[in-house]
Amino acid sequence: MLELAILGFLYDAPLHGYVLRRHIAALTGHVRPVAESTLYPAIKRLEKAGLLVRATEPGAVAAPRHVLSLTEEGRTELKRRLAEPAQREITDENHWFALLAFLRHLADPSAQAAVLRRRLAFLEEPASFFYEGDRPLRAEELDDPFRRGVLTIARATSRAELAWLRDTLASLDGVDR
Amino acid sequence: MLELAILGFLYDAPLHGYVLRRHIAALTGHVRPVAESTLYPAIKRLEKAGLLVRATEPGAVAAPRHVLSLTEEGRTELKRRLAEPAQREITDENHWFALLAFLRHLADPSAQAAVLRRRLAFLEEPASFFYEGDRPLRAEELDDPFRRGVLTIARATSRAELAWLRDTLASLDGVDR
DNA sequence: ACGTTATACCTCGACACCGATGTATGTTGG
DNA sequence: CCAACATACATCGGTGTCGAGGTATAACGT
Repeated sequence: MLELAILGFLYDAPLHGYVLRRHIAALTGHVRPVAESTLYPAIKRLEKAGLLVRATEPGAVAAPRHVLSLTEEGRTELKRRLAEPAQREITDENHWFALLAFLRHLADPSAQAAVLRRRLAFLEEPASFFYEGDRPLRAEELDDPFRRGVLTIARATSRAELAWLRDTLASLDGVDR
Repeated sequence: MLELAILGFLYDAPLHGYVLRRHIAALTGHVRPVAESTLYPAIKRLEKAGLLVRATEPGAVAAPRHVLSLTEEGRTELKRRLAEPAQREITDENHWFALLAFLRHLADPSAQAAVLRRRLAFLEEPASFFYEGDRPLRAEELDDPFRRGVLTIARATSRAELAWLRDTLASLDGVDR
């Protein structure tokens, strides 16, 4: 997820680590803050893998900056990760939102639609958080107000997302023809 | 999050690891599966910390079972974790849902309400995923349909959750008087 | 007789992540 | 004049998580 965000932001323009960090904080920081000690090793990993290169520049304000830019492999890898996300990226809302934030970089509308359809399939299979044996329980069947809240909120999210997915898929399919 | 779920399920009744695993899979597995190699060490950690004890029973079907039950410290610790969640548990929906699933174990309505109010405060502060400088962008201002989706879905979730929070807080406060 | 599946638990190595801490520079406020 | 803060990057130890693999028993189908 972090690596995806790094690749995603650098796809638009070269950035140095400090600015990158602020971008990532804006994207996911209110939900799941990213520590510096996570970001810098992640940058090194991607650099070592040949997905990005760094150019040292004298710091505009303070210490020298390492301006990061994607290599051709980095651009390819981002598109690969967007086009073929692991199941976790589809099911976990945090990961999914990060993926959506950069899905436009996957230029092909039918490839974008294929990814959305995977999420659609996930949302359409009947699942709950609470079960009676194998039967998923509905909000109305729960006494616990907190568990009822979980289902109420999840249902509202699911409805909004299904509507958006169907809308967006329709307009993406329209582009093809 | 995993430890909370273990403590939460065991609070109701002693369980052995295999059943516990199925409970956890039902609760969060469709979003974020938990590997066995994560669960068993977690159980050991909690055992070592004196929060649970195990009793070996001949297996009903196959190999012998380790039936786990909470100690008094375990019960206290669960309540502590429910009453004083880290900020991450409040902001990350996955963690928050797991907490809500067991919040009923925190018997005191005003303690429950205090936790809900922390979530309320988080949801009420203006935050977005996308910014222009410091200004949070609204869905309508985005060209990117995928980023617009993120905001649309987040807004629907937020609305549903705010409504539920206010309802539930009202009825919890009613209990007090 | 044998392979498969389900039950039931466990270890190990690899690795991502975090908090604490460190280094260095330039700007701002008292 | 100096502390505080923002910029800018980095390391380190501890720990949680995962995938792969292992052990053992019992039921079921063929």
